[in-house]
Amino acid sequence: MSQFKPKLEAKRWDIKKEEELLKKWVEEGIYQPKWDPNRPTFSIDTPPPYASGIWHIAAAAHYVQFDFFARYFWMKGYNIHFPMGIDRNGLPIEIKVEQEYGIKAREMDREEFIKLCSEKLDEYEKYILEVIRRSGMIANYLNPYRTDSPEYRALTQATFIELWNRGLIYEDVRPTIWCPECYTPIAEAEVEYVKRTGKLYYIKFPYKDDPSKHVVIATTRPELIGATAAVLYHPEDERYKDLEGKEVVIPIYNYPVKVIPHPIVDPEYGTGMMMLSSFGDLEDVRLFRELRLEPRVLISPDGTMNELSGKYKGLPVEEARKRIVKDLEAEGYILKTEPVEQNIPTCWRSKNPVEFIFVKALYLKQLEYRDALLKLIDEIKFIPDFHKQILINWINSISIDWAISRDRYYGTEVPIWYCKKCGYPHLPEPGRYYRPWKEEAPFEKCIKCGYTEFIGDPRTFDTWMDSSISCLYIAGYKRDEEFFKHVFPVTLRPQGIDIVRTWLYYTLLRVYQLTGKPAFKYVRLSGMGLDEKGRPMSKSLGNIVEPIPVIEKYGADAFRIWAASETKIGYNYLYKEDKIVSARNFITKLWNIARFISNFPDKSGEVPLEDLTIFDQHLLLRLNRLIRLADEEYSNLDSFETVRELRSFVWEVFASHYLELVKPRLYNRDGVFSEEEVNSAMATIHLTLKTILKILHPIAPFVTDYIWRELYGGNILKQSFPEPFKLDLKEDIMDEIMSFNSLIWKYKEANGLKKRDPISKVVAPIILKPAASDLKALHKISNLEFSEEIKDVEDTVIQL
RNA sequence: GGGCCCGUGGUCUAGUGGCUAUGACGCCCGGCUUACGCCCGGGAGGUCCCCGGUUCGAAUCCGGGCGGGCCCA
Repeated sequence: MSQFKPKLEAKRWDIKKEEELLKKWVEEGIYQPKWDPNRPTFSIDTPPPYASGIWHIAAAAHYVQFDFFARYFWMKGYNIHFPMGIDRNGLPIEIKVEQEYGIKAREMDREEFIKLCSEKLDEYEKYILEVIRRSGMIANYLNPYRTDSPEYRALTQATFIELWNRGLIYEDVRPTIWCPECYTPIAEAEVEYVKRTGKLYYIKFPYKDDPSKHVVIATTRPELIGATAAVLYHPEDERYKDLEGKEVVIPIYNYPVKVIPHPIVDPEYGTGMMMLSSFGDLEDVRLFRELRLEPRVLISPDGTMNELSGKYKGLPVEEARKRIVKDLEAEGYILKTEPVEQNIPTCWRSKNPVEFIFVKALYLKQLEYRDALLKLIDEIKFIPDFHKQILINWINSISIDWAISRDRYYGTEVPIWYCKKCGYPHLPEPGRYYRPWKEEAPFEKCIKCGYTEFIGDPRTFDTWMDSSISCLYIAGYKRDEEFFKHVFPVTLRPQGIDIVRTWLYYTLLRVYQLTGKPAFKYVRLSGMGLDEKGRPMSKSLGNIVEPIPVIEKYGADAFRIWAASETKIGYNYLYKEDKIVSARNFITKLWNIARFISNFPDKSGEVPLEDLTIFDQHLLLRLNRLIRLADEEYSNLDSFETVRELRSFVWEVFASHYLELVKPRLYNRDGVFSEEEVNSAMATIHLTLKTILKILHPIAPFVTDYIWRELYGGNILKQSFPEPFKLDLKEDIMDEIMSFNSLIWKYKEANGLKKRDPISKVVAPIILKPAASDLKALHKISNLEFSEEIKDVEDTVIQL
C-alpha cells in the first residue's frame, strides 16, 4: 500500500555507515565527556596495551567488553572516566629493535637506541589506537596517555622516591634470576617454565678418605659440578645413611664437599643423591641460604663461564656442558646418560634459559605485605569470584622481595645519583622527570662527605613499576587531588587471568604501599581468547586472526555482539567466524524490524500505557523481563545473558509472533480495527523498538545509534537506560500466544493449507482472549471462541 | 608435584538438584507471507567423558579415574 513508506529505505545495515558515525561521535564529544562532580563516577583502569605488534581478535574482544559497561553507565547517568593508555616501557620493544636492526643496545649510543625504540613504538601505537577507534570504543583514544611520557615517568619516579624515603627499598647483592640474553635481572613473575627433553648424566664422585669407592650423582647440569657446595640425599634413604658426615671429591675440580641428608631430595629421581650447586634453580638458592653454604657462582652475566670454572672460562653454558662431559668421559667419571623430561626456567620475553647469579639490584619489600594484601583483597569484588584464587595462590607463594631495577635502557630511569667519592646515594625531590644517565645531578655536594661530583644511576625500572600505578596515574594522583578524591579507588580493573600475578598483584601491592587502600572496587578477570581449535593465538602457530579485517568484513557491531554473547566471563572463549556471521545476521534482522516499524508513525507519545490494548500491554510486560535482566546484568559488569535473551526476544517473540499478529491491525485494510486499536499498535511497536535499541546500544553502538538518529533523532547514548513499564498485569501471555500460533501453523501445514487459508472455527483457552481480534485476523479464523474448559493451548479445538 | 578451569547432538554452546536438556551453525522437509531468502514454518539428531556415592530425584552435589587447557613449583 502506497500510504506506507519506510523511513529506513535500505534492505540491510550498511557497515560503511560506521565510519560516518565515528566522525559524528568525535564532533559530538563523546570521547571527552563533561565532568559533573555531583554525579557518581564510573572509572576504568583500561589495560594499556603494550605497543609491540599486531593484536589478535580475541584480545580486542576483551577491550570492547568493558566498553559495554562504560556505555551502560553513561546511560545510567554516571560520569565516565575511560582513558586510553599505551604501555611503552621495557624490554619487549628493546628486543624487537635489537632483532630488527641486528644491534645490541649495550654496544651502541644510548640516545640513539632510545630513539629507535621510540619510533618503533609510535608505529605500533597507531595500529592499536586504530583497533580501539574502529571497534567503537568510547575510551579516549583521541588523547591517550603513554607510560613513557615525562609526566608518567615522573610519577613512577615520585612513587619510588617516596618508598625509598620510607625505607621500603634496599639495594642488595644477591643471587638473582638473570637473563643473559636480555642482560638484566628479571622477576619471579617473569620466569616461564618450558618442557623439553634433556640428558641426565650419572657421574662418579669418589670418597675423600677412600678414592676406590664412590657415590653416583645424576645431574642435568654437569657444567656446574665445580659450583657444588654439598651433595644431598633423603634422610630416610637407607642406601646412603652411613654416608652422613663423610666427604666426597668433586671430579675435575678436586675439592671435597660434605654429604648431607635433606628432605628436599626425591629418592626416586636419578640415584637419589643430588648435588647442590650455585645455582641451578631457585630451590638451590633457598637451600644455600638454609644450609649457610658459601656459593661458588661459575656463570657470568653474559651467560659464559667465568674464571672460577677454570679451563672452561669464556665458554657459553651449553658449550661448557659439552666440553666437561667429554673431559669427564675421558677420565671415566661418567657411568651413563639417559634422556629426561626437564622444566627449564626461561625468560618469558627472550625465551632463553635463565641463570642464577650474583647481581646488585634494587629491591622493593613485598614479603612483609603478604598478610595485609590477603586481607585487603576481601574489600574488592572479583568477577567471577572463583578466579580470586589465582591471586591468593600467588601471594602465598612469593618467596623473595621484588627486584625492581633492570640493567636496560628504554624504561623509567632509577632517579639516583651517587657521590663520586664515597658512593652515597642521593635522591632528588619528587615531581619532575629525571634522567640521571644524561643529566647533571641536582645537588650541590654530597651530604655525607661533601664532595661535589656525582654519577647518575644508569639503570631503569622493571616495567611493572610503571604499569602498576596506571590506576593512580589516571586518577590524577599527586597531580589533581580534587579529581583524585572523586575517582579513587577506581571502579573497574578489567584484565585477563594471565597477568594476575604481575599487573594485578603489583598494582595492589604498590597502591597499598602508597595509599593504604585497595586500588579498585571491582576486578573483572576474563579468560583467554583462543582460535577455533582452542589453541592460543600466536605468531609461531600462525593462527592469529586480526580484528580490523573482520570488522571491515562484518562490521564492528557484529564483532561486538560476538564478544558479548560468546564469551562467558572468566572462561576461555574460541573465535569462530561463523559466530560473527550469526551476529551479523541478527543485525540484519534488527534492521529489517526497524525498517518495517519505520513505515508507521510513532504514536508512543500520544497513547498512555493504560490505553494500549491488553494484548499490547502483554508484549510490554514480557519486554519488562528483558529490561530487568539487562539492567541487573550490566550493572554487575556482564553481558552474556542479556544479549542471548535480547536476541531471543527480538527474533522469536517480537518479530515472529507479535509483529506478525499486529500486521493486519497496522495496515487495517479491511477496517475491522478501531482507530484506538491501530494507534495502540503503532505506539507499542515504537516503544518496543526504542527499548530494544537502548538495551542493545552498549553492545552494538553503531546500528542502534544510526536507527535512533533516523527514526527519533539525536545520539542514543544520551538517552537514559530503559526502566520497566508500569503495567497493571501479572503475567504475560506471550508464551501461550506463541504456542497457539505454532499450533495453527502446524495444523495448516499438516492439512495441506497455506498460512493465509481460512479456518471456519477455533475454540481456544480463555487466557488468549485479549488477543482475540489479532489472532482472528492473522489466521483468518471465521469464528473464534474461547472456553474456560480448555486449560492448555495444546487442547485447542480446530475445525476447517 | 600443586592450584584453577573444562569435557553436553556432526561442530560449537547454555544450563550447577526436579516437568519430555538450551541455543547457534550445518543437515532434512515445506513455503514466491508485500520488513527481512542475511527470510518464515516444520523436523531429524544427545550413553549430558567413565565408575562409585549422597538423594524420592544428578548433566548439575561428593569421591575416584580418564582426557584436555592455563598458571605455578
